[in-house]
Amino acid sequence: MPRSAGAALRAKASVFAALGDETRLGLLAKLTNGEPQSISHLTSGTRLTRQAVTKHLRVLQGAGVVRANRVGRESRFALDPKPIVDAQTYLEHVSRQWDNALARLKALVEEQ
Amino acid sequence: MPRSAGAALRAKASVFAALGDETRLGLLAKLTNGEPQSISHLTSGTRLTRQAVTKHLRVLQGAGVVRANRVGRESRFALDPKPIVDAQTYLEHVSRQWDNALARLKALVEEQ
DNA sequence: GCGCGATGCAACAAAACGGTTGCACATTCA
DNA sequence: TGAATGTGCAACCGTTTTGTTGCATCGCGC
Repeated sequence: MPRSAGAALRAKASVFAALGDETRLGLLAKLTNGEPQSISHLTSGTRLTRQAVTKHLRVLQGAGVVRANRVGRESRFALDPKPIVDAQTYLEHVSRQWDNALARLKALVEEQ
Repeated sequence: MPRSAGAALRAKASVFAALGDETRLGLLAKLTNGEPQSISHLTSGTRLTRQAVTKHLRVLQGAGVVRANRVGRESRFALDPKPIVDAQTYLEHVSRQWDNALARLKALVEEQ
């Protein structure tokens, strides 16, 4: 079932917004090694409180970029590449549209 | 001269943050037709004030996604695809790293 | 059972965001 | 010149974000 255009735009925006923070980009980088990691482990190396990191992870999770899995007393976060690939595809689409538009404008000028 | 890693990360984050808003994604879409457009023109079609749109454009400009050019009494904004392509490349890099990591982990498991 | 390590939840504060309004200024054009 | 159009700047406001602290809870291992 296709989401409405507005909802799709909102989803894209939420993914970009989730990526629009240095701390969260850092967390993302840590998670690209494929291993699910606990909050405490992700907190080590930052200057932030565990709670602050938790909040950032919730943001990433809300955008679907990350998934949580409770194992024993710790909750492990792992990356979900799907929304990232979607975002990448969207940016590709934008730049391609831009190129096409420029080509059309160029042709329009030369034709006169 | 290469920027420090911190600065590079900050620049990426600012681009993603600029894209992390529905209104700004809408403005971006309007600008993909290649034509530089005035603030008033970009404002028409939205439910926002010209000032609100102006602020959004400044955010996009701050991230380098958009460039302004004053012509007569109006200032025309045009898209600059460079940071967008960079962001796309970065996302591609992230998902590729993820794939490689998964492949390594899989190989590690099967080898035992 | 106890202590420790990892979380979750709630309250709070400072700062950033997204928008609006009001006003001044520059340009265009009749 | 004067009206209308397009901007820029600044103040102000309510909401969201970012981060902290304190406390309660749950799971693990001795």
